[in-house]
Amino acid sequence: MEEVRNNVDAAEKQLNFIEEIIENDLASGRCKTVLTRFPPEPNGYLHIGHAKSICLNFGLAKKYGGKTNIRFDDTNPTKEDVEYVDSIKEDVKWLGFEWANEFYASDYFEQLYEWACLLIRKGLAYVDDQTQEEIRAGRGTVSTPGVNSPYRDRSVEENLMLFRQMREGKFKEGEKVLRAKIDMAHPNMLFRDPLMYRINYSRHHRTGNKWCIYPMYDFAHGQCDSIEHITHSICTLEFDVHRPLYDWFIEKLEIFPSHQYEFARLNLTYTVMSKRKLLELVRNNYVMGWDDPRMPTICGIRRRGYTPESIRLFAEKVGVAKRDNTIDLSLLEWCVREDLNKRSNRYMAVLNPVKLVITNWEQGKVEEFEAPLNPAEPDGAKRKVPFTGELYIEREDFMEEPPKKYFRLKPGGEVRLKYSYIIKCEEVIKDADGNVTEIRCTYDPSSKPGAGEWRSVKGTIHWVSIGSARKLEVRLIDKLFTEPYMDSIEEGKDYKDYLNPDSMKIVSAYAEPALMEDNSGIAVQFERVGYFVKDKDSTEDNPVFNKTAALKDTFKK
RNA sequence: UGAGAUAUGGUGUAAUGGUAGCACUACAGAUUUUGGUUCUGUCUGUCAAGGUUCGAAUCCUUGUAUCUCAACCA
Repeated sequence: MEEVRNNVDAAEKQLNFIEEIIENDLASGRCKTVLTRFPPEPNGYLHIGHAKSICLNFGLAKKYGGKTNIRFDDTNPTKEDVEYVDSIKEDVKWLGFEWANEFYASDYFEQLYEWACLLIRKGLAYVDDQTQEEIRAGRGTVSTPGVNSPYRDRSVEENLMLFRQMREGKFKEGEKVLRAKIDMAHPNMLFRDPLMYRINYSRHHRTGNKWCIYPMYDFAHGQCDSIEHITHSICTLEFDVHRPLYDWFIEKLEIFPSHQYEFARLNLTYTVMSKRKLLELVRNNYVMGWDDPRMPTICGIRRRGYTPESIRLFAEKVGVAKRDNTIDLSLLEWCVREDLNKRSNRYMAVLNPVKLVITNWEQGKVEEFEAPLNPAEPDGAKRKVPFTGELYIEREDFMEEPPKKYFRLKPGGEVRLKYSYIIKCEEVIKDADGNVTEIRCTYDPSSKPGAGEWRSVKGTIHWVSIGSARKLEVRLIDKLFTEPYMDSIEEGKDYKDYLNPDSMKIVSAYAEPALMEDNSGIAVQFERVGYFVKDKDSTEDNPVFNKTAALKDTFKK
């Protein structure tokens, strides 16, 4: 007991590097409270990688008594849509988090415009007439410096006027941009006069046609953080090189000093995480949609039967650090089993049936057994399981020529039918091709549960009574890809060459009738098979179940 | 080849000059009306080479490897 508590204490003391920063900031008085933000661009669906970021941002604020805003980074109208805004909000809520405020970068467009004018007046920004190609060429390369734009030395008045005309719609897209005036030879490419504004006449999902100039990420994100007084702006590693620029704008504008911190984004084996690739999977109909149960999207994972608790557990287990990582899919699977094992109701279902007849069973007799919905609570809720002389059992639970350590049914062998009698295999009937079509057994009446002395046999198998079985459509979900490290696939190969053809198999299955009355709202466990969840495509006549996770199979031949 | 970041078992993540720990995976055993769960145990690690020190994953030096940056994307 003492030891256990010490271990817990030790675990609680382990801070990730951002928690250390926060504790230092709180202790030194750099900030009094913690305010974080989750800042998605509404241009796609959230995935498990975002879930890590959500859990981090909201979790950190919660841990230190602070708050978290949700802010949509909607500075590029050509890619964004309200559809995505809605799905993102739904996903964050589903994960179990509440934001203090819902903001949009577009809420701040007027302020951002003013700040751009301020920078022009300070001689730190100018309107550039160069084409996109000229700007790119002028930027130089990582190892060679760029050259100044011929428009770099326009007067403040001219810049102010041109920028106002940009806003007024006097120019075509691409004709002019606003750039910060920094250093075209700077070793950090981002400092070679980064673009601040570009012209775009697309209709914005919130501001409509009010604006035709939009701030770039670098001229929006830090300032938005600053306006909201975000204390800890947490983002992924690839924004590392942006931090000096983030700080530069805040310094020149003399506004609230938010600080940016970077952590390594999540990668998962057998999975792709880029929005572009996920979109392609959807567009090419390799999957049924964004919420296909094979997708790493939050809505896909939800449809797959993963619980918010399991995702949060996963986020906690993967940790937070700055080194690139690829997490084993087995950790995610462990997390969902860990959660579901405690809470899910049990039912018996046979996915690959073979008929079993009990020859000494009285014709037409039906006996009903009671079984706990969750064996961890033997005194908890029960379900009724009807038993008759004609059953389905799993084809893999019978072997005519079994290996030595096979515990299940074999010719002349005995096995317990879960929650029911012990049976003995007497005869095997096969068709012309040698396939087993029926197994004939006798049952031991004295082995009835609850009646008389308990007799143990080595194997216990699940079953359903044919007369009362419910037919189901079951989707067996497996890895989307065959290759664990999708980020480093061979050159010349497309990631699509590694799609797993068996990622979703649809089979007919039979389940005990009580399954249809389950209203737990989470995935159920099919005993000895795995976790399954009722799909949204399900109807009364055609119940559809998706496989959430397999049970650990420790049987070795 | 410019700048920045990062290197701890198969995968992640701790240890901030003092016993390299934890989790997942794998393997072995015990328990079990699920070959599940639970419990116990085992295997495997400090990028390399020097240096400082009684003592280095940690500090110093020099290398090496990986990632990011040259969108009017975020």
